[in-house]
Amino acid sequence: MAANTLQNIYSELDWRGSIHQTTDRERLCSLLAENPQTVYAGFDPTSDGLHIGNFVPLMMLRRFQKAGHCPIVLAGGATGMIGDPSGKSEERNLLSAEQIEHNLQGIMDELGQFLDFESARPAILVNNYDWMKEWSYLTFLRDVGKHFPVNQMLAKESVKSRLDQSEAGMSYTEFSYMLLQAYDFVHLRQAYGCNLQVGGSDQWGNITAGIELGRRMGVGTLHGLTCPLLTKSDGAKMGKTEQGAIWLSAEKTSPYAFYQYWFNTDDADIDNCLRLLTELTEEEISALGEDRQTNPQNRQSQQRLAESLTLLVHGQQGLTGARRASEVLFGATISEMSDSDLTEIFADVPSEKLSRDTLGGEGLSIVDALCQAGLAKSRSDARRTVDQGGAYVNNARIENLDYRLGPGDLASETVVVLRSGKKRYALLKFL
RNA sequence: GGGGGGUUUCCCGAGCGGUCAAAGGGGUCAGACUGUAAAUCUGAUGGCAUAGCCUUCGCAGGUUCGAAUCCUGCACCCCCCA
Repeated sequence: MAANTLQNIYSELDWRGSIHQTTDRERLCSLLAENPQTVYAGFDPTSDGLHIGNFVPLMMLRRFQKAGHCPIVLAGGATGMIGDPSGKSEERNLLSAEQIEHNLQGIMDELGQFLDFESARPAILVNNYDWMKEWSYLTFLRDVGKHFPVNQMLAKESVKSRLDQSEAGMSYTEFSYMLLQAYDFVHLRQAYGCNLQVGGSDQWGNITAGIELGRRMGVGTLHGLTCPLLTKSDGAKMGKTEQGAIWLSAEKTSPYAFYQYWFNTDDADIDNCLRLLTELTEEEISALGEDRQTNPQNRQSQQRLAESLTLLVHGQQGLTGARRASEVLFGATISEMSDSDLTEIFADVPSEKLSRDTLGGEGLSIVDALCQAGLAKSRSDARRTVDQGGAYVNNARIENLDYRLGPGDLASETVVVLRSGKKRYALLKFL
C-alpha cells in the first residue's frame, strides 16, 4: 500500500467532519501515516440488526480499510450482556441470553457486509464473548479491576450524568461496563496489535478507559478517535421516524423506504450526510452544494445521497427496485400495468385481498375502499380524507364522496392502487 | 398521623349545573405554496345510517327536568406540616 494513501486518512476524516475528539493528534497522525494500523470499533447486540446510527463508525472502519489499514469489527457478545450506560439516562433492562444470541447472529452478518474480508489486508470480525468467557470474577477483579481508580470512573460523563440525577442512579453492573470495553481494547492490542479504537462521540469515556488501562497494564500507547453522532440541524437524531428507526436490513426497512428516507433529507442536513456517510469526493460534494444553490428543484444532492447509500446497503438490485418504485409512485396515473410489476414496485406497501365480486354490481364505495385498505381509521376519517382532496385511486384524485370503484379502476389484472395524501399507499387486490 | 390539591378527549391544559363532543397549545392527518425539502398559510382531528343520533371528562352510585361541572364512596397521584 502506498505511503501517501496512508497519509490521507486523517485529513480525509477531518474534512468529512468525521472527527469529534482524538487523543494526541500529532502522534495519531504520524502513526497513521507511517504504518498500516489495526483499528477497531465495537457494536453491542442491543437489537437484532444495525440501524443508521451504527453507520457512521462503520463507514469510518471502511474508510480506514480503503486507506490501507486493517479494521476489526467487534461484536459485543459479552458487553451486550451488561449494557453500556453511555448516553443513557436510566438503567437498562438486561437482555436475556437467548435474545443476545439472536441479536448477535443478526448483526454479525450485517457487520461483515461493509468491509472486505478477502483482500490482502482483510478485515477481522471478533466477538468479545470469546475472550471474556475465560475470566473468572476473582481473576478479573485482581488483574483488571485493580487498575481502575473509582474516583476516575466516577468522573466519566456516562457515570456522572446518571449520579447527578438523583432519580436515575446506576447499578454496579452498568458501572462495570467500562472495564469490559477497556479490557477489549487491551486484548485486541495484545492479540492483533490494534492501536486505535474508533466510535461514536458517546464512546469517548469508554475509549479513554481502555487507553488508560493499556498504559497501566504496560501494553503501550493506545489511541482513540470519536466521530460525531448523526444528528439533524434541529438536534434530533437522524434515522428516527414515527415508525421507528431506519434499519440496514431489507426485512426491517425495505430498500424503497430506505431510499425514500434519504431522498427526503432536509437541505440543511444534506451536506453533513454526504460527507459523513458517502464515499463521494470533496469535489463532488462541493459541486452538489453549488447545484443545490442554483437548481434546488433538481434534488441532485438528495438523489446522490439516496443512491449511494442504497447501493452500498442493498446492492444494485435493491437500488434499481427502489428507484423504479419511486418513479412510478411519484409519477403520473397508474394504468395498464401487470400484477407482477405492481406487486414488485409496491412490495412494502400494505395490501388487502378482497373478493372480485365487490367490484361487480354497484361496486365498492371510495369510503369503504379507504377503510378496507387501512388508509382510514374509520368511515368518518375516510370521508374527511376524500372531502379534503386527499384520496387517490391509481394516483388520480377522487373528490366525489359517492365515487364507486368498478372493474375499470383496476390498474392491472387484479390490483387497485389507493393513496391517501402525498405518500401513503395501499393496494387492494381483487381475487 | 394532620392539612390541602389533583385525575378532562393522542399529549399538555381550560372548563366548575344547561348554549360542551368540551377553549387553547402540541402532535397527527389532509390541502395550498414548492423542489417527494424547510418555513409559512388553510382545514380537519370520538363514532355512526352525518341538518340527526350514539358513546366520552379516574371508577361506582346519588341529587337534578338536565352533570365534565353538585353530593357519597372507592382507586391512584401530588404538595405542605409532623
